[in-house]
Amino acid sequence: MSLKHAILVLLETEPGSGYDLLKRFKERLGYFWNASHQQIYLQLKNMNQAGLLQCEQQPQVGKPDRKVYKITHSGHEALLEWIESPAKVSRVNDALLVKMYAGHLVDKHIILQEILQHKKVHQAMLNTFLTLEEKYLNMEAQEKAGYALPFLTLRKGILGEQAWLDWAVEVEVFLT
Amino acid sequence: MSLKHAILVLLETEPGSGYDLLKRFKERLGYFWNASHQQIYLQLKNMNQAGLLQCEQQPQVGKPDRKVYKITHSGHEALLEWIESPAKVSRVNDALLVKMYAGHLVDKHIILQEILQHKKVHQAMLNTFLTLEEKYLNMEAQEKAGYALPFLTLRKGILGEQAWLDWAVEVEVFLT
DNA sequence: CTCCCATATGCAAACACTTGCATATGGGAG
DNA sequence: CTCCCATATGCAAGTGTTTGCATATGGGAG
Repeated sequence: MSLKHAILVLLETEPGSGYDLLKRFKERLGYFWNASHQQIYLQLKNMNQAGLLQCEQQPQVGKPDRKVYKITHSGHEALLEWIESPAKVSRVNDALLVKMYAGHLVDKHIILQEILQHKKVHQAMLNTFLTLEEKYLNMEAQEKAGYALPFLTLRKGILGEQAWLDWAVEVEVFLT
Repeated sequence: MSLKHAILVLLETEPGSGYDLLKRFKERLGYFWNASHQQIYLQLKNMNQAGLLQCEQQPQVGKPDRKVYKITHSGHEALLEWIESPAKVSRVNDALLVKMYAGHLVDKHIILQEILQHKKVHQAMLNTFLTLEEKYLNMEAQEKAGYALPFLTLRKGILGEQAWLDWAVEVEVFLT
């Protein structure tokens, strides 16, 4: 039930269309919340019907109308209520580890190759995060203060990816 | 589509009932794959129909019959095919981080309290993993060799939880 | 001139997962 | 004596997510 709340978070600071949200998910919540455009558009429709959002249609030429959503009072209340009520510890479902568990069934180079592929992705994410971190650390004190909490989520991404890469080293040592 | 494959992994070494699998999930794959009993029973039924598993009914007194499933040749092939084909990088959907991102909307003690609650769970998991690690490290060389790959998945759990707890320290420093 | 990408939205079907309910017994704690 | 836990299985309804399809234009690369 949290895509709804993630959307409320992203619309809380400024209104936006489904497409805008798609970009904001990639840029801001990408590491800890994933959403496809189909999911977002459907959710926006439902949330509009439920009165959490308001929609303003902006006609455009040659393209479908841009539907700009903004959060309503009711939406804001729902967001606060959600933040204040406890969340479950997020569960992990990681197919790669299931494979590794049963890796004895295949040649170990198959597992190693897959680890190396995944490592590339994790290394790329870490690099993105480190760039963002540097940007934050170079901000002036006042601007910095406004991004303190997003920065903490970025730190989660950095520590998580570093742990992943440390683990990959252990795996490589064992499999080569 | 991986619950199916996780079940194949757990049945590959020895047959078992739905209830057995539930326990095996908790003991062995718990950190990286979660499954409820409803999901497992349904999946076993479907996989039996699809010919990946064979079922033998053991009558019992006072309890429902135990249905013991074992992997078929076709199931074994499906498992190998899955292990050999690349898996996507698993996506993270972490509500706690979405909350933290928007934490400025509420009193910071609310966020801090929630972090402390989650920390308990992660600390408990880490302790469980460290106990299992010690058990592994005390095994004799021969037995050790047989558990090398499961041990690597355990290491993933340990490094992951340690990173989580390191992050929690940063959050606490900031929020107090 | 064509192909791909960004912009911009959406439906429908299938698959996956959660939540609530339902049944039935034996054993231990309080 | 009652309540909870472990054993043992399952259906049904709802919620959430993925995958495939559909449309339409402008701009840049080759």
